[in-house]
Amino acid sequence: MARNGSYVSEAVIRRMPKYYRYLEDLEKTGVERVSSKELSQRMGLTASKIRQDFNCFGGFGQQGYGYNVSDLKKEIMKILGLDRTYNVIIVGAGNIGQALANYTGFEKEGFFIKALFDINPKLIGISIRDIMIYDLDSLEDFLAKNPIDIAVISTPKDKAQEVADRLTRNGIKGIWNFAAIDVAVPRGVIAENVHLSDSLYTLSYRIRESLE
Amino acid sequence: MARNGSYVSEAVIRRMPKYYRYLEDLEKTGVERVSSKELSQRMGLTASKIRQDFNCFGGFGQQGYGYNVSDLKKEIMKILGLDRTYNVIIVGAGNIGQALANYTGFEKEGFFIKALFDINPKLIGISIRDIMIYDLDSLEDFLAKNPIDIAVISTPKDKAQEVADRLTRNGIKGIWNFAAIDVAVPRGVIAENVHLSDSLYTLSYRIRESLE
DNA sequence: TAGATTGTTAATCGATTAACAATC
DNA sequence: TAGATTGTTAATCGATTAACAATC
Repeated sequence: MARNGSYVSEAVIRRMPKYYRYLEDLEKTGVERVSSKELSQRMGLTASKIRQDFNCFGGFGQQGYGYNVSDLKKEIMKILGLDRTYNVIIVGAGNIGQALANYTGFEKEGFFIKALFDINPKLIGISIRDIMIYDLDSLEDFLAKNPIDIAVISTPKDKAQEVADRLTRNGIKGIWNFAAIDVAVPRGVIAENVHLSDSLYTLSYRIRESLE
Repeated sequence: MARNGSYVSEAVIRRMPKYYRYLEDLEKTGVERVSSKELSQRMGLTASKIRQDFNCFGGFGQQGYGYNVSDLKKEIMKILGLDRTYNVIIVGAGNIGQALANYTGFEKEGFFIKALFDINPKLIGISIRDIMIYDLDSLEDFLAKNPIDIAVISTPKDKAQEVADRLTRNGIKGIWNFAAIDVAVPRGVIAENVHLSDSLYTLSYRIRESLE
């Protein structure tokens, strides 16, 4: 997807979802075209950076005109892999697992939650928005019978790596991890670690800093 | 807190919570001392970077010995502002708001949730782990009577900026925002934007990339 | 003391910014 | 055409890495 097979830096990748958000907003408010300068002012980036970022993937603009909002949005959608659907399971039906299962927003972007798994007998058998909570023991069986693209890990910290191992052994290629540990995965598997507490501690760092 | 009043880069700040996590693990498993080299192998960073990072804040190590795990952990705790407590409110008692309220882990680090706020009459008046859900109309009144340090925004996207404005007008200095929008705050107020969907889209980006 | 490992300076690398020719 | 704005190259800046003297 990168312009030639050339390397795209982490920093650029992390900015793509942000572009997507702003372009969606622009499209929703009926804006047809946007220049890198206008976008830079809205987003708090430099126009130069924006043009460089887009040109990692291709020339989406037009000299003298700028970028067509909905075309550019579609391109970024493709870049982010949002032009297809993903089947998702959630391992750990606690607070975060349930919250994610209840949230309907990800479906709009093609992420469909197919099952939850837990070890708690009180949870096994009930369902959230028609998504069944299964016994974790049946994980391997389920994965053998259903094509799943992404697994969310929302277990306690000390179970996360073990779960990740079971997932990758059974063919899962993408892990979205909410446990407070960096899960190790074999080559070819992608793990995105969320680390909510890291985010909170960055906030407390800045609050302390601002009080100095 | 930085070594002299000198600037500490975003990249360094974002790594501090990660150090904190690894040091906590080391301490828990009874490890007394660690060298930058050992830590680098565990964490997947270079030893050089680790030493540079720590030296942004002070000389915590000892030549020929390394770092004392629990001393270093305590120093990073201070750096992150975790040597005090924070009173927290959550605005938006939906999926994420409730999940955060139910989660007890943040209390161990000194973050105490004092109240939730919502506009849904079905939620107002009930409580989660003894934390009451109040009518959003009473937000200003509550803030006038209670010293609150941090507000979580877990409202729908289109209400987030308005809520942020109300919060900052009433003295809130730290905002932990889960809505899919970058909230704008006045100078002197810290906003940490979580953007879960950005994280998910980064994952789908990498999955697509790995399939090429 | 000898060995180990930090703290820190210098070198390198990569990302960001600036500039401008190309072109719509 | 003239004006605007991209795509892209070159310059700058900052972060990372390497190296090593200081020192426990």
